[in-house]
Amino acid sequence: MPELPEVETIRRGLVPSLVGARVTSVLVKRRRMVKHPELGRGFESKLAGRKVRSIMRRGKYLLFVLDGSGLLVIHLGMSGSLVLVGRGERPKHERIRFEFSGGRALSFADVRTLGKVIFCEKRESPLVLHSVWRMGLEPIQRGFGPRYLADRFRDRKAPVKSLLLDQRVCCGVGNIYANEALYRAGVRPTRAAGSLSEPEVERLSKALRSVINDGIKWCGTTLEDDGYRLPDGGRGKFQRHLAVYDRAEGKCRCGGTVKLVRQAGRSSYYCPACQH
DNA sequence: CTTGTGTCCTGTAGGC
DNA sequence: TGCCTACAGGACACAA
Repeated sequence: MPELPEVETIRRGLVPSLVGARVTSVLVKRRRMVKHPELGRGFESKLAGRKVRSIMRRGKYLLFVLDGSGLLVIHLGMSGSLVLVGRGERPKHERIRFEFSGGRALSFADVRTLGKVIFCEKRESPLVLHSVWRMGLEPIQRGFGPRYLADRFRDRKAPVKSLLLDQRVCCGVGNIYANEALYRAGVRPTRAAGSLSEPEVERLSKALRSVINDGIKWCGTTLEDDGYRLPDGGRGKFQRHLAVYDRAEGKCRCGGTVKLVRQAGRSSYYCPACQH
């Protein structure tokens, strides 16, 4: 669920309430989701008493910069959500709860429990956050462009869709936005990345940027019966602008029919008439 | 290095 | 009704 636009929307929603607030206590209901250090022991006590200095984002990761050079890292996995709640509120599938000064709490709910939280000191971060540091550029970052993409695609035989999902290539891109970007670029997801022409790479580069920016503009994608919520409980609106995702056998804008193929265990949607 | 597959989880939808 | 399978916004370990 949460890809770059969703995580960015969550970040923006949390900043006004949490920056400057102090963690009073932490309740871990699903220990497995705490990744560091040793089985997460000491996680709660290391957080308690710390103040949030800023909230940053890298790809799909949220980084809470805390007092005393502490870093709280949250990844929402497939089904995680972060909602600001009052004292008594217990969202469904709540796994970890951060109580803050002022009586508010940040509730991390996650049906499938594939999300994770990590605490580390800033100086340990290169080691602990290994995968975070080796991620590539985000489509909305300076330096991301046709040249960057072409360099990554050169001589690669893997389907272009797989590379878009590779965080070392397109940081923050997930299944929904990968499908939508390929649609906007007119490129089939099954094409070998290295076979794209220059104009195709150019279009794909632009499409990635625009689709991610639109996703942010519309506060992310909340499919029906979906877990993704804004921190205030609201829903995203980008689902209204999806051209192909989740539309198998549905009508494309061109009048053709949207097709579904499975690639590496993920669904890819495309219009055979618009994408080549 | 590259590429594809299976696995981690829980919940739900659809077929029979 | 119930039982079974397939699948779901992600990432990672592993095999070839």
